[in-house]
Amino acid sequence: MSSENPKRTLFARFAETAKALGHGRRLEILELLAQGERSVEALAERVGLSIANASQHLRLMHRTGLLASRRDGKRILYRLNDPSVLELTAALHRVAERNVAEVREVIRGYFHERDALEPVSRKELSQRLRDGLVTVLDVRPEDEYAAGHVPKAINIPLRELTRRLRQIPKNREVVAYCRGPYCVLAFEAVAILRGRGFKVRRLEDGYPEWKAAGLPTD
Amino acid sequence: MSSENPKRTLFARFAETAKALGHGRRLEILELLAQGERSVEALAERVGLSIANASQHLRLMHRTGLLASRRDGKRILYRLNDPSVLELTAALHRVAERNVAEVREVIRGYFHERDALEPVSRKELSQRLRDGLVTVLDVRPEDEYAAGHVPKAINIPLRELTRRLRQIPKNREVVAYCRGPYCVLAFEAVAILRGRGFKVRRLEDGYPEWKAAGLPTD
DNA sequence: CAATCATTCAACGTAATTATTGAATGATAC
DNA sequence: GTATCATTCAATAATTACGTTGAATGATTG
Repeated sequence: MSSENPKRTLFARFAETAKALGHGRRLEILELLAQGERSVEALAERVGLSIANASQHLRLMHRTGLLASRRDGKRILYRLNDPSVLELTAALHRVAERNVAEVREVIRGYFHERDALEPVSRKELSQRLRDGLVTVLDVRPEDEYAAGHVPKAINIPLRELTRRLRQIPKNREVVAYCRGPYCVLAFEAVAILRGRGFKVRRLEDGYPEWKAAGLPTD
Repeated sequence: MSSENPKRTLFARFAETAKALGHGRRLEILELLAQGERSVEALAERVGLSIANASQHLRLMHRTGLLASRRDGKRILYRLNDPSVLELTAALHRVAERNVAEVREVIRGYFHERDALEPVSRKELSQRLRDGLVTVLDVRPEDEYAAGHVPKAINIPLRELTRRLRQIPKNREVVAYCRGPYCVLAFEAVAILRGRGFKVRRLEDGYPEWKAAGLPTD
């Protein structure tokens, strides 16, 4: 298969890896796997794919270097192969945000309008955490919280938020986060909680970026 | 076209940009454009595509945010849209180098065997340039040299190298470079010159990375 | 203003990608 | 050792991507 021209061979392999990123649902799977490893069935359910179809996508990303997998009992758990995969998706996001008109519009029109106040930077949050001045709220589903979260964060999945308001202190500042820059859970949590009088802001990006920055996790 | 779900819309656009990277010849075009802007015809000739086919690839990369273009006389010159595009291709290379077995093999087997000695880092070269202790040799084609090069570098395209050996001083150290980490021109130049008794090493990566690092250019 | 020329478009056949379906693995668990 | 279950494979049909050909565009140049 490998041509006599080594550069052609390399670029053909690079192209295969890039192609593996070239599908919206696969990018959603990568966002989920950035939270932690997951089974085929769990990914299929959360992304809205049939199990066979999800398995196809996963094996393709496995072949091209994006994912690794291991067996745990009867399930097979997939995970991001390497921190460099997270850097690659981040670089892709940056290019599109800067250079694709529709992306800029959606981000301005949808994500920014929902967060008039400045998001909290990772650095600021990690300082305030040390001082114990802030409540951190993780609004991802329980299993993602269980796979790792910001220290001392409390987990209230967005769907349960209105039912569990009493668990959130009203007198302290709250910082909510979820999966990453394009995850809407934290945006919606901020909107809901502000409507009920809470003092709440959103963390920039999400848990994978927190972890990738080398900050402590539980 | 944009769905009611903003995240799906975003990820669909991200996927289109990723797909634009998913073709070996397009990656070669991006490597050439990292040297500087070029016309459709020049790119087609150098990559070995028909003009119509090259135009298709270029327009696709333009649509998806990778390229920009401008008119100059009767030609249209394409260029990388943004430094973030270079970061994206670099991130792609990193993922494949770390996680794709065949890529690791080709790099070890072909690129490393040809350069037993350590390559010169950008920092080291820029220091030695200040001291005037080193001759820098640019072995890319003339037009790429003309679009920008390392300060004081002399340009001898690889094909002319054996004919123009007398232009290279024998008593000083020579550092050769070309387009980037997968460009074989500098490797071959080092091999040829060492065979003739020159004291020559290779610069890490190539001109685009030198420029992207903020180092001076002519 | 007509001719030129680089680039783009349109149409075509071929190949690759995608989602679905149902069967086949193959390791676990009883 | 057999049944179970999550995952993968194989085959299909629909869609999309690819390269070639030849015509069209459209700005420049004389």
